[in-house]
Amino acid sequence: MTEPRYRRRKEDRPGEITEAAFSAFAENGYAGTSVEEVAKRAGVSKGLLYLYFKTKEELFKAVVRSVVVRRVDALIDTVEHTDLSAEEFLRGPMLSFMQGVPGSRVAVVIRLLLAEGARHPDLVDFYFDNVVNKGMSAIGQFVERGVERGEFRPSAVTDMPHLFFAPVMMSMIWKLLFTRQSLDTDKLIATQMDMIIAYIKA
Amino acid sequence: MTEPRYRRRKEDRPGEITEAAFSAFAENGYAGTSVEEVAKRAGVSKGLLYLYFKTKEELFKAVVRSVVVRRVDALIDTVEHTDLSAEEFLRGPMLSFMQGVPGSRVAVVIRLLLAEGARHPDLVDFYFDNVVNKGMSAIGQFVERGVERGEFRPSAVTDMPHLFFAPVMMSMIWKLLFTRQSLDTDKLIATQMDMIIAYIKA
DNA sequence: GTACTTGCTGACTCACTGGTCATTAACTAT
DNA sequence: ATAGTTAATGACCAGTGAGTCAGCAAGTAC
Repeated sequence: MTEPRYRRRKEDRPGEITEAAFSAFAENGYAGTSVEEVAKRAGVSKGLLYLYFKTKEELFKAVVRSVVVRRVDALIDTVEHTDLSAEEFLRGPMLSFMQGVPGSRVAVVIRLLLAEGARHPDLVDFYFDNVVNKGMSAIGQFVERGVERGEFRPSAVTDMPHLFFAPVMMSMIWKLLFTRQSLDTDKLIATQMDMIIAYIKA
Repeated sequence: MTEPRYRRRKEDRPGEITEAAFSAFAENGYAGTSVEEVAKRAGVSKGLLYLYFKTKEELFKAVVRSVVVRRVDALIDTVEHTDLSAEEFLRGPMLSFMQGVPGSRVAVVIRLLLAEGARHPDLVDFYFDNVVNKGMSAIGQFVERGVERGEFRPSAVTDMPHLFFAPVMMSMIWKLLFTRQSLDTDKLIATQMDMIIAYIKA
């Protein structure tokens, strides 16, 4: 009448393993994390892990993909269906979205990509297509719409949506690297937003 | 009368080794580079390398330090001795400096720090104190001086010199990750500069 | 209960790499 | 020349970690 030593839970394993891998990678980086460690965190044997993921690299890719999903899509959706004015939208939902990024999992993924990206070009491409490109062009279009409606004047910002995200990047890196030196990232991002709006307002 | 198999060049070795290490780390990251590989690139045996650097970690630190030197100090010096107006300085020397960063070795170091920084907190501190902090406070003071002289109005930018570097960070990351998708980083940085000046001008 | 399928385990292999050290040979002093 | 010093070598060791696989036991069908 003893408890079985393990349960068979085919469905849940992959998710649990990528979850464990994410937290391990986040703490110790890709190279600094052993597959054994991931297995331990997932409460699973190393052998099982290799049943679901062919190699450690494959696992890495799965982790990155699992984080990418839907975050950007949600934003794009909001962009397309909002009835706010351009300025209201930028100062409202857009700003909150941006302020949320540095503390999110995306930041961790960026770090992993920076560290290991050179050896995983397909992954980088995947990330670029599904996150960066989508996001940038969505904002670009949005700003352009603002121009058409006469809210904004034409400017270099239209083809440089990157400027919106520059402080987000800054904040991410800062938080990842200089954990001891605090930085008011919300304020940083908000100030940039204020500045951009002042700059492009018609 | 055969050529000697090696020369004794005590003076040059450390520099050559850190140089080799930099290029190897830049290509394959810290964890992805074996000491043997570094030795090979430096045209030296592994044993010799360990004569000059106690451990691989020590070598890593030496590499980071070798890159950090003087870049920021030069900027600070210019800040202090320039007779340009604040705006002229920002649009001139400051802008060129910033535009130069993304293509420089500093970018590589940032990448290395991001990847390995968690396990080298003292290195991160070193970098923070000698580069980031110095740079930020120098610019902060400079902007403040502009305010005192009546060139600029007081604003959030005064205590957020980070905003100047946000597009620099963005450019660095972009260049490191998305080598295929080109981005006009000079324009990005220049636009930010233009925007900031417009924002803080009295 | 019994036979069968398969999710799961963990001990094992093997390649690699950080670090050591006994030995060698390039230089130096006399 | 010769002896002494030390920069430099490379074979070696020990630890580690990615990936394998023979066997086990949880679930299933009858």
